[in-house]
Amino acid sequence: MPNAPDPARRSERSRKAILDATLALLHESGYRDLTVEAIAARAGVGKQTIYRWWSGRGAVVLDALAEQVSSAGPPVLPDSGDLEADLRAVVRAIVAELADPRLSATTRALTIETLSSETLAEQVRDRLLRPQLDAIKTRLRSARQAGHLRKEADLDQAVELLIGPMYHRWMLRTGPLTDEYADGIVDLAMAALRPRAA
Amino acid sequence: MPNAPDPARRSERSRKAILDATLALLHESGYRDLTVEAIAARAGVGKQTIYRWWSGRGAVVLDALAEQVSSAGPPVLPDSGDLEADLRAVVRAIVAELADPRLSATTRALTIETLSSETLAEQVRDRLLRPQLDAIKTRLRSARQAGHLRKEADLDQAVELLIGPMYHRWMLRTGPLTDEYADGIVDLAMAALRPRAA
Amino acid sequence: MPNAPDPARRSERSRKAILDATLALLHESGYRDLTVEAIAARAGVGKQTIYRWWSGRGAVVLDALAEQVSSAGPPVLPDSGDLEADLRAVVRAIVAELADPRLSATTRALTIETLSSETLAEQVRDRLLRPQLDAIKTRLRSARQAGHLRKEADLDQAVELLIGPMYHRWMLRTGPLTDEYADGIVDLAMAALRPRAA
Amino acid sequence: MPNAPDPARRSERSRKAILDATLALLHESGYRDLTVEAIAARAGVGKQTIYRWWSGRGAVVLDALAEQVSSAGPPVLPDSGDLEADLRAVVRAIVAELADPRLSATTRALTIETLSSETLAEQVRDRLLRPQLDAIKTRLRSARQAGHLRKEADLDQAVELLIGPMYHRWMLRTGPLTDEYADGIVDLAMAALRPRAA
DNA sequence: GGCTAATCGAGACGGTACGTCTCGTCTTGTA
DNA sequence: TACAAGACGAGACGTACCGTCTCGATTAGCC
Repeated sequence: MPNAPDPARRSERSRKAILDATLALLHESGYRDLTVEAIAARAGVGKQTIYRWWSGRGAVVLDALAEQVSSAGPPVLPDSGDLEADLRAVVRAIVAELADPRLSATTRALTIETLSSETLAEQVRDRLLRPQLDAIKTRLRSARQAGHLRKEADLDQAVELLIGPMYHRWMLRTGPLTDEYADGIVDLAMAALRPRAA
Repeated sequence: MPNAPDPARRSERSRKAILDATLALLHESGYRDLTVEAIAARAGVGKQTIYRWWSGRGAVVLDALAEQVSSAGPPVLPDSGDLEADLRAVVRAIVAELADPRLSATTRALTIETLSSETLAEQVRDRLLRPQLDAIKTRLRSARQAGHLRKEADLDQAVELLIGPMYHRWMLRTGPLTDEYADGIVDLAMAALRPRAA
Repeated sequence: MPNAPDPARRSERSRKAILDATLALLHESGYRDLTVEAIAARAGVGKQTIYRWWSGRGAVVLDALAEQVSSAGPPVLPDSGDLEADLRAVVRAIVAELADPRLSATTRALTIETLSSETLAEQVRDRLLRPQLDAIKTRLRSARQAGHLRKEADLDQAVELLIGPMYHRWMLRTGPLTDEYADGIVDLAMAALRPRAA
Repeated sequence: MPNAPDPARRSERSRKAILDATLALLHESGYRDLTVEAIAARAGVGKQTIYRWWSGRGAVVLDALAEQVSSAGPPVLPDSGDLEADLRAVVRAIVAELADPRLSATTRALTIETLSSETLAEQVRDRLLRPQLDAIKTRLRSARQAGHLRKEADLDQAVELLIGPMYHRWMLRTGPLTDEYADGIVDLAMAALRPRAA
């Protein structure tokens, strides 16, 4: 019988050490060279302690990143009243992160996990991405109420309209990831979403 | 000296067997369980024969999929004169493919490769994706000339506007992939790209 | 400080359970599969309770067997006056035990311990084997006094002459372990030990 | 299918390295600390290469020792015509080896294997011990023909009479292992085996 | 049509990491 | 504080593949 371990007795110190080691190794050597063995060694932890609480490398990475994100508190977009300016800011920020090979390495890793495991995909979506998307969605909702967006606009689709093209270009390297590009996206999205009789 | 092998003496039978085995295994067990060893065994081929002609698993998969795609000939979009209808058709087709887990397994494999190796990413982009994107781009160019699109529209960005949101939703499973969704994308894109004083 | 545990507070119930479980597992699955973990589980005891009072598996097994043996009281050989007959009886009995795979499993276990740890070897020798050897020695001493053995015979060596060949054959399976074999040993030993001018 | 490996393609260099490493580690750290992992590392060999050709640690050790023994050629006892002197020499030699903790470590390892696995026991007996025992047996046979032994003496039993007590004393450390002890054994054995009307 | 050199199938090799197992210690309530 | 329970650090286990390296046994293109 592989009896389930008792979470109440879990060592917080080990949990912390494992997630810290994971992030450290991720930054130092990238996802490709990240092994469970290396994490255990770096964390000063037995491998079994990792396998006891996680299903594998992917799950550990997810938790490590989720912890990192959630420690920053829920993301909120500024609401200056000027929707276009606010979106420009956030889209420029995301594009900048994707353009930085160092920062986007993590995103790359996560995306691979997302494509490889359905369960991890859910987790990534809900714990890492959703908060960011929701922040944008909230800003758009307020804009819609203020009449800066068509009343009938589907906010989820609107968010994807902003985010999707960016990720696509990033993944396939089909073009530069610059501020100009970011602004272009916002222009297009605004053109699509602005009330018709502007 | 590891003298380069002589392509003239390459066994076409082995090349075929390897690519076929790769596609078969990809469909049967997915990308995760696809190993060079398994390909060799399935193809009735020595491992060295694979490493002699390809740099590794990724390269083989790429070739296998490229062969599959190119055998269908270059994709062309219909040009009925009605841009919106034509786009609806193609976007619906792509959405349908992504919604089918069997068909999208291939895309999944490719996307992983794209994320894993810069050199493979280039190949994937140029040999597999570009033709599809170019087909759409060509249709959009003809529409722009016909005055159905803003004169100043950036066609690359326009293509990404159509494609990006779809892939994003597919990867993250953030929503349903239906005809209605496809139509919604086209609506938004048209709203963004249509000449202002329509 | 790893303060020594207080034997006064030791749980007799646990001690008993551990030794019983050890014997039970030894009979059921053999020495190879006998782990401290299994003993603890079977005895309904924490592993620490074992390690608190014993140095490891070997020590527990030793204690378990010693308890088993000592509960039977000190062994005594019959003294019928006919030395050869008495020896035949005891040697046949030992040979029979060694021939039975079930019974000799325990001896096997002990012998391994003996070979693995000097301290355990001492214990095994003194607590388990010595009583048996001494019983034979006592019988031989009485025979020597009765003039049935050479006066100058070294009794320890005499005991080994009886016991050693048997164990050797048992360990190496170099021949059958039968009553005839037992009798042959006694014949040889008697030939060696009988007063010359018989 | 775990197809059997092809012995014809076996690397003699690896085989040698593995057996050498095994002997070296055995002498340095003893059987207890001997792991397959350590052997592989020391031999500069992949673990799989060990598992490909041997069933586990025991089998490797056996082969290593067998190689060591067989490289010395088949053992032959001198036949000076004086049986007692010849036996004294060989028994003293064996006792000396058992008395040396360094040399007897090997014997200890083998004996443990013998006790742990029936299949290994057979191998140990036939490949390592039998040659030694047979050498003694041969000497005894020639002595019997020369009339120095009882005609009806069972040679196997005679060999065990010489060897058994020694091993017993060695295993259980029930007494000193000295030349005097060796001579005592020979005396006893001769007394048992000499023709009656000597 | 025979020669010869490279490719082929096969698979053994030195490695790395896997995920599991067991060890002996440490930790956490309970009595 | 001894106990039952079991998580922990450690590290060996035996397996799966990696990419490289021999092996004969086909091939192919040049004589």
